[in-house]
Amino acid sequence: MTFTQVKYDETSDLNVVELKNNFQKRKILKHLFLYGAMTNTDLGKFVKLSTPKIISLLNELKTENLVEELGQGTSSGGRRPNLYGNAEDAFYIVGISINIYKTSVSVYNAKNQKVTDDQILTLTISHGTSIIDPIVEFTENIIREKNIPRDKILGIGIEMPGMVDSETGINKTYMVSDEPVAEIFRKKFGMEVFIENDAKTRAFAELKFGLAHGRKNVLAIHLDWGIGLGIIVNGKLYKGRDGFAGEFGHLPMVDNGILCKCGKQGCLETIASGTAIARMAKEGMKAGSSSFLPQLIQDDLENIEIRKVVQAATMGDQYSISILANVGHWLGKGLAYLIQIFNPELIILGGRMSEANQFILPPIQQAIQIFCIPELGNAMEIKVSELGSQAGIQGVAAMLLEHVLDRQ
Amino acid sequence: MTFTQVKYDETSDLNVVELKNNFQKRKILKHLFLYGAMTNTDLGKFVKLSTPKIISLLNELKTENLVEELGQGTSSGGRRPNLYGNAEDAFYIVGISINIYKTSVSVYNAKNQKVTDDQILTLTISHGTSIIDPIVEFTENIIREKNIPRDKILGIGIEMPGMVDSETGINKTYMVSDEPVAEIFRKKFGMEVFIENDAKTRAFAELKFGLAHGRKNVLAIHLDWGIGLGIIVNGKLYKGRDGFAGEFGHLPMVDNGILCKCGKQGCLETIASGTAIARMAKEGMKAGSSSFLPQLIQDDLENIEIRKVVQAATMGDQYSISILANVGHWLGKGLAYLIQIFNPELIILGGRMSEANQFILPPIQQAIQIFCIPELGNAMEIKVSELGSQAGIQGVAAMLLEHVLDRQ
DNA sequence: AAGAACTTTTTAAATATTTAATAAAAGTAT
DNA sequence: ATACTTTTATTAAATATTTAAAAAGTTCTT
Repeated sequence: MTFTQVKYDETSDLNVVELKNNFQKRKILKHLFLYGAMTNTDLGKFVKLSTPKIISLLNELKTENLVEELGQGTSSGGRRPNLYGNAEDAFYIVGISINIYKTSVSVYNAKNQKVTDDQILTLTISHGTSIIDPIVEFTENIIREKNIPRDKILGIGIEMPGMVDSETGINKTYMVSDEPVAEIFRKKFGMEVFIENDAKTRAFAELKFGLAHGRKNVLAIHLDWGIGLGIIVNGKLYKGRDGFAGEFGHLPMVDNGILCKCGKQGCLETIASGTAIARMAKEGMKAGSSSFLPQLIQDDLENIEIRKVVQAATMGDQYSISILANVGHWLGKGLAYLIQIFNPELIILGGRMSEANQFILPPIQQAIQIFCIPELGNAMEIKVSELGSQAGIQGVAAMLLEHVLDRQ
Repeated sequence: MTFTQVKYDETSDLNVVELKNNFQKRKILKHLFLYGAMTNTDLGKFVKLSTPKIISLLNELKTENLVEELGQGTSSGGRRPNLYGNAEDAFYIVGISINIYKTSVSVYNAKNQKVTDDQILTLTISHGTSIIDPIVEFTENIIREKNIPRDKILGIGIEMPGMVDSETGINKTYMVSDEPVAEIFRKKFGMEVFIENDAKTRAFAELKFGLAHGRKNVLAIHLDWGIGLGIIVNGKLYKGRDGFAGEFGHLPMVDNGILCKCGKQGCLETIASGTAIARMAKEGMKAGSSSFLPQLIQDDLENIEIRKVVQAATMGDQYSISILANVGHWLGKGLAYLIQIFNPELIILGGRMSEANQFILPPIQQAIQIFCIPELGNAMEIKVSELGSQAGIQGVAAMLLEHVLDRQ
């Protein structure tokens, strides 16, 4: 199934695409999207321009219906500043989050407000491209139902697991095809598409909206079925030569260990990921070691999931607790490597497994003490992400915005 | 022994210090120092200004005797461009390289030419500050003998091993004192002092003058008595929160391994550094395993050094070869960690141990194949540094220049 | 309630920088 | 050798941006 490509209506109102030759205005729109309504002075800190210049740019943006005046801010004894914000309908961004077992779609307006309800499609990602068409159709339906004007959509950002090169639009792990997967989406949607690895989009979300905001050197661990790492250095997301930086889950940790799906043995992911937890839980149940787990999963081994193990641990199940402690130990040892290499100020734990906090944080801390030079281990904090389930989709939407507005 | 602090003579000729309020001119001087004589157009690529503007800045610099016209460059069918370069005596930079067992001092002019002969002081670095005064005296003598005008010295850059925080001027490993070591030097010299860790200064030298020039994502390994790592990400040297990033030598590699001087067991440095080579060579000789080493060191175990082991290996000494192969294996495993985390385009091996290339490179490559995801291991090259023994001192001099000219 | 103090916005003048046009110098083709 | 093309340098005009001063709008103080 394909969709016709929509050309921009040349007689329509001014839209954000026409700003392509004005870097300063695009920068203002970007900051108003990311950080909400601001005063002239606040904007000056980002765009490094004088007050008269910014005002004149804002006035132009106002006449183009891209920016609105939103009343006045507070003052500590002086004239109150005007507040400026993006017009809701200045533009829209579509964010798609492809997970292993489900895909969700959200549309954001220029105020970074979600304009759609939770839209979830149950689909299992695979090596091939079979899930592309259902995702395109699902997304097009949402755009149509919500009456989002196509010519105001800046583009579509898609986060997904796997080894993603956002420059070439290729995922080496999933949705592999002769043509780059981003290009396939781009043709089907008839608009700009940007793909990125999920651990990186979440790190980016932390940088813009979360605990890493305003920080320079942060590591964001994404604990899900696999183990991902987003690296923030000098205040920017680091991608590496091909976009594959952060393969933390495949650090070799155990000599002659379990075979990993990457082909090597004893990767961190084989002993400290969601997948590893499920494996250990199954092994334990077969050996009769767990008292609560069998009930919680109704004796169906396929129901095993991180959440169930955490639930059993919370109920006091010794075996589940020991699984999580073990996972924490290995994660901590892995983090010790990262801390010594990066000397970060902050490590953020996010993803499904961060629900197991109370069980994995203490062994993580302990392993760091064992394996880290004290000057480095102590200079750093570990925090659990405060961004909710929308983190990935928010992150990839913001990345798309930068991708579109920053270029040239 | 102390030296009087010299105040800048307010009636002297214009000097570079007076450029503090002209960022553009400082940027031009910096580029002419780092990359030599250039045309107007070449400079435009760096400083992002129009031709008329650059010409006017260059003319100002010429009247201030900081820049000279150096004839004309070549053209492919048009008017020949003028070449501009720094005046030799526009400014000077002093570089000091403190190694474990010796310290060397060089003075560079504004053309990045060394204006001193090799000046080496045999001193062993220690936890205390006892070597500071001899170094200051030695350096002051050189400045005096070579008649370097003090008011034209931009400052003194000092590279040293250890955990160095260049922001605060503290070394946590050597020359520890209540007052930051950089501050002590600054007071004694009466001029700007900048200190940095040796692995980082060498990585910086590679970035500006060596194999990493123009590259974005490079790791520079410094193999000496210890193992250092300089990280270049997004085309910039990465230092981490406190400047301690790159503690590669203290990654835990062997469970319950040999005690490291950092207090932990089984660090990479205990099995793959110059110190480790010396230890293994001694052990082997005590056990009678080496046939050539004893002759080469004249039966004095204290003479053991990387170079001797390499020499024995070159002569065919089996035991020495096996030591180096072992070192290569562990280094390769360590590099596999780094490759998966950074997805670098290039790894540069430098330092004393890179003389052992032919013996350590093959096992390094092999270990990378074993421990790395192929997409990452294959996308990257390993090269041996082509910068000579001056690398560190050139790097720290260039860092001082940036430190002084970039600020504000 | 009036004025002082403070902050932001507006305006106008001053400055900085670029663009575009022209001139100059060199190489290439006829 | 002369004309043409290419590249760089110079100049002048146009544009962009900032600075500084004035005006406007709030809060605080008395």
